[in-house]
Parts: sequence; C-alpha cells; structure tokens
Amino acid sequence: MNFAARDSTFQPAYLAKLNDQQRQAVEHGDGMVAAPLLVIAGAGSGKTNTLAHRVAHLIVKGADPRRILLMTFSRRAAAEMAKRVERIAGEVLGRDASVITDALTWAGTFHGIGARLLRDYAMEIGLDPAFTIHDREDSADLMNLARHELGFSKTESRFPTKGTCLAIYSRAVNAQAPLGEVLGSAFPWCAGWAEQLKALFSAYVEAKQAQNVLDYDDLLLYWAQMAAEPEIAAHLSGRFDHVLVDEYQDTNRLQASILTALKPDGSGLTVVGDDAQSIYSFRAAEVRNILDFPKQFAQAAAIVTLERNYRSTETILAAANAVISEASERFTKNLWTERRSSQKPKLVSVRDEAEQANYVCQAILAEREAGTVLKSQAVLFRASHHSGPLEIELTRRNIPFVKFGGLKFLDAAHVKDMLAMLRFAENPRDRVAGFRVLQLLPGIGPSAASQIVEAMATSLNEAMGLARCRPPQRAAEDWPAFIALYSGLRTGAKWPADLEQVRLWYEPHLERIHEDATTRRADLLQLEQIASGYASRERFLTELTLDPPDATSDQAGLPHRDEDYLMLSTIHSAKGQEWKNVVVLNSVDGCIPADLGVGTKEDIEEERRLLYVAMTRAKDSLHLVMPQRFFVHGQAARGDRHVYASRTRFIPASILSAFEQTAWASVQAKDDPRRQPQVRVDLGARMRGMWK
DNA sequence: CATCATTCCATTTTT
DNA sequence: TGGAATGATG
Repeated sequence: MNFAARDSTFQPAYLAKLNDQQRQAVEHGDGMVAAPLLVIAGAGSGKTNTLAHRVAHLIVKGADPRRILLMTFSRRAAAEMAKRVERIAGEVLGRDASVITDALTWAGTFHGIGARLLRDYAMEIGLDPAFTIHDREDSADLMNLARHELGFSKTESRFPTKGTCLAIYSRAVNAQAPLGEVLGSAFPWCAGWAEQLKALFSAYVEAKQAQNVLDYDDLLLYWAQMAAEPEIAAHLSGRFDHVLVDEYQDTNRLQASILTALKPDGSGLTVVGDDAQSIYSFRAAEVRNILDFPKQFAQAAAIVTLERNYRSTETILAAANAVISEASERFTKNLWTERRSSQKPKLVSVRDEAEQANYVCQAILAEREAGTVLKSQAVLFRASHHSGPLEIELTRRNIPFVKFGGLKFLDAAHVKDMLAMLRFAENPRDRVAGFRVLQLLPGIGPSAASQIVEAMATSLNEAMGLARCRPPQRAAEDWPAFIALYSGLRTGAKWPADLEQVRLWYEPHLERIHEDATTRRADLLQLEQIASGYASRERFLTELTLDPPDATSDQAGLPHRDEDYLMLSTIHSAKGQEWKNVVVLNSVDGCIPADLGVGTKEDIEEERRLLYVAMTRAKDSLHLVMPQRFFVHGQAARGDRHVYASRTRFIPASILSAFEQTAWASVQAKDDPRRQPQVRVDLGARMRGMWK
C-alpha cells in the first residue's frame, strides 16, 4: 500500500481539488463500511465527480472493487463513472489502477444488474437461466396477444391500446400500488376497465412465465421478490460491502425496496440525487424515496448538500433558480456560482415553428463562428417529435446533427427481425420472437405462425417440436433452409458467426419484403459490427435490449463519430449532461407544460422541474424559444390545426427580469416568394359540404 | 388463409 | 401522421 492511505494527516492531491462538502461526502466513513449517506447534489455541483471520487477513495483505502455495487441511471453514466474512478485511482495507485477498476464489475443500471443477478440465482428461484428479455415493443406484442385472446380487441367502446395496457401494468408494478389506485391517479380515462385489465394482466403474467421471458419490470420485480427471501437476502447482501446509487430521485418504490432488502440497516449505503431534478414520475419514480431516506433506518444517516455550481454562469443560474423557486414545494438549497457573466439567458419570440427552426440554425451557427464547436451545443425539447421541423431545416442547410432519444435502432423492423431470430434460438419458448420470425416466410401468416408456435409449446422439447412441424404447402419451399438455420443456431452456437448466418438467410426475405432493401442492409452490417463486441449471444441480446444504441443509419447524412455535430435531445435524455450553448424549443404553454387533459398539480410541478433541468444544462449561453403559434395534428378535436401559444407559465412576469427578451424574424420570412403560406385549408371538406 | 387496401382514431417523457 | 381494426381479393 502506498503511504497516502496510511498517514491520516496527509491529504492526497485528489482530495485537495474538492470543496469542503464534496470532500465530506467522499470521506464519509473514511473507506470503511459506514452509516448510510445521503448526498443532495444540485445541478452542476460536481455530483458525478464526487461519486467517482468516493468510489475511488473506497478502493484506495482498501475496499475490494468486486464487492462494490454501483448503480446509475443509464449505461452511459456507468461507463463514465468507471472511467473517472480509474483516472482518480490511477493518480494515487499508479499504473495498476486499471486492473483495480476492471474489477469494478458491478457497475450498471438497476435493470442490468438485476438481469445478471437473476441469471446467477436462476436455479434457486425456479427460473430457467436461458430466459430472454422483452423490450417494450415485445412486451406490448405479448400483451396484445392476451388482449385478443380475451376478446378485448372488439369491445363496444374501445379498450385501451396495447401500449396503454402495458403502461398501466408497468406502473402498478413499479409503484407497488393496487390497480384501482393507479387507474385513478394516472389513467383516469381507463378507470372503467378495471376488471378486464385485471384479467388481462393475469393472463399476461402467465404467458411470460410459460415462455420463459422477462420484461423490464420483471428484472426489478423478481429481484425484489427474491431479496425478500431471508436466505437469498443474506447471501445477496453479503456479496457487497458498499452500495452506491446515483440519481436516487428517479428511483421508484420497487427499487427502494431492493435497496432496503440489500442493506436493511443502511450500512454501506450511499445515495446521491437532487429532488429538484425529479422528472421520471411517469415511470413511477418517487420523490419520497430521497426525502424519506434519512428517516428510514434505525441508525442516523449522514446528509451532505452540494450547493456550489461549477457549470453555469451566474445569470443562467439566477434564471434557473427563479424558475424553480416558484415551485409550490420549497426546495431547501440554492445554487451559487463564481462564474460571472453579464449575458442573461435569451427569451426569444418567433412567429411559428418554421421560424423557430430558422432562428435555431442561425443561433447555432453564430455560436460556432464565435468558437463553440457544434458538439458543445445542444437543442432540447419536451417531446421527441418537436424537433421535426428543425431536423428538416438542419438537413437542408447541411448542418450535421445526432438526435438522442428519438427513433431507436432496435425499432427498425429489419433489425427486430434479426434479433427475433436470435432470441428464438436462444429461447425456443419465446413466442413473440417465434411468431415474428415465422411470418417472414412467404406463405406463413398470423394463423399458421401461431399454430406452429402452439405445436412447439405442447411438444416435449420445443426445438425438436419445430423440426417435426409440418409447414403449410405454400411455405414448403423456404421451410428446409429455415429449419437448417434454426437447428444450427440451437446446437453449435458460434458467436458472432451466428449472426452472419442469420443475415445470409434473412437477406433474400429482406429484398422481398422491403422496397428500400439497400439502406436497410447497411443496418444489418452495422448490427454485426456491434455484435462482434459481445462475448456471447446471450450477453448480446441482454445488453442490447437493456441499452439500445441510439440512431439508425437510414437517417440521411448520419455524421461519423469523429465529425463535429449538433446534439438534439429530449430533455429527459439530457439528464446529467452539459453543453456550452443550449437552446430549448417550444418554451410555451402546451409544450412545457405539455397540454394533456387535466394535469394534476403534481404533473405540473414535474413539468416545472423539467424546464429547470433543461436550463441547468447550459454552461455559457441559453436560449428559450417561443413560437407564437404551432401546429398540432390529430387532436381529439377534429383534425389538424394551429394553436396560438403564450409564454410558459413557469416564467411569470415577476421573474422576467432574469431574461433578455427579444423578438426575431428571418429576413426571408417577410416576403420570400418561395415561402409557402402557413395555413392549411381543407378544400376537400368544402367541396363535400357543398352537397350536404 | 395470406396479403393488400381502407377507414378510423388517437394523450409525452424511458430502463 | 401512423397504428390498429376491418374488408376485399387471390
């Protein structure tokens, strides 16, 4: 061991860089298993850095990295954390630090860690370790199957869609709340279907078990349930000396129950978060988790508050503080900074969404002229589709961008087809996968596919059952190749060569099914590229569903990684990130807060925090853009129409002084002959009306 | 029974 | 706009 660890009066360099509160959080317990610790970390207060330092400190002081459990909100955050820990530990321990941090194997998301533990304990809890994991779409498909079987698809008044059903189910599980309560609070328009939904969910659960599949929620639910068994609980908690959780404000009751099962008296437990940034209540996140944490254990918890902001200028921070201080609930901390600036955040009024897109392009390019590369700039918005007009304009002007939290790689039909084949091979009981794959064969539709899948399920060995199945005549030609591929995948799993086999088989079908086969084929190659990074088929499938890659390559002009590009992101996906220049779209009522029926008070408060999160991403400059009118389509109130919008209610007149207000219009907006009029007239309706 | 065409309707954020 | 349910055709 080096002397830094021994001499208590010596302060190593890595601690000297921290401020007092940060150091307090890092040194709490001084490397030993200690009383529970709660760190309230304001936006930009060096939260990630502090947590990374704490982990590094534990390791430097002799903790076994293999016995540290570190849970973050996203995969990306986990990777970032591991990198920093390595760097910090490297400063102290020298070159062998990478060996130590490689041993930091239990760093990941709740769901990812859950999946690994469940495979470990599969035998003990009566689970087949070859289980496959359904992503949201797969789960919805399975839900839909049950929905049809129970006859809910053709009811008099319309039954909730598969997506809504799944959302209700998911919320009930994650909030650990009875169905009635969930319906009343979050899905009032479905309250009339309580009985049917109950039957549906029960069928859904049975289907999952019969098929040996888990959905996202099961990863937490099974984990929590097995941790409630005293013997397994003892074994589990004995496995980890230190448990650290990031973004604790966005955990739900189920996750909290996992933590208490893991560390019943809170020893060795560290949670970090910021109640002002809680924006995931739609996923049943529970702010009470973080608020009640100190009172939860028999022993007292230590609380450290980080209030110094290192990210934003004082003017940006003042505006953000002003927004959040309007919250009905009082937040105790007030962020401060030493970054002086005279430039207030801009509140920009533009005519419509087209003008908004123009303004954004102009502002982004101006910043780049001033020396801020595109990568240090971001455009944030409430809902994924809000960036549509902007994306068009960016493409037109050849400004490269990457959209985050938009269309996922895995959503593309052809990618799903490939993955379904792999999953079907991995787990022959996975009906959703089989059902999908079988229908790729010409001549096999829904009914033949379900017959085959049914026959498999009733045969003793599912995989053998498939080989013995007799396909319909129409599919006879393609059947042998399919069987050959399938049994090849079942018996001699060679990774990643398996995927190539699947692709070779799939390509002819791709050509037949899709017009644009060429662009799609590029995705398949990319998929193989990604696959080569994984050790096995199982790891590949698991980790891909838990951490899907962001973009598909069929988006025009996808920039190369080392190129400079602008970041487009939903506010939710922007959590934990920062940019020099940030533009927030549609800062108007109806978008922030979203204008959806009757918002409860809590919903509105969450929207306020959402704006706060967006604003606090900015380091040097911030623009909030307000189109005076914007276009909505498919509203319940008959068809498309314009909505005239006003400034978001979260910036009332009383705090306007924190902003610089401007109105902006592009030169061409006034009289450009190329410009189409911005109205839509339904001439067809008029014609039809003439005869009524 | 599979597949293609038509009509009707709709609540955003994600592991 | 697009997904889901229904209808028409091979």
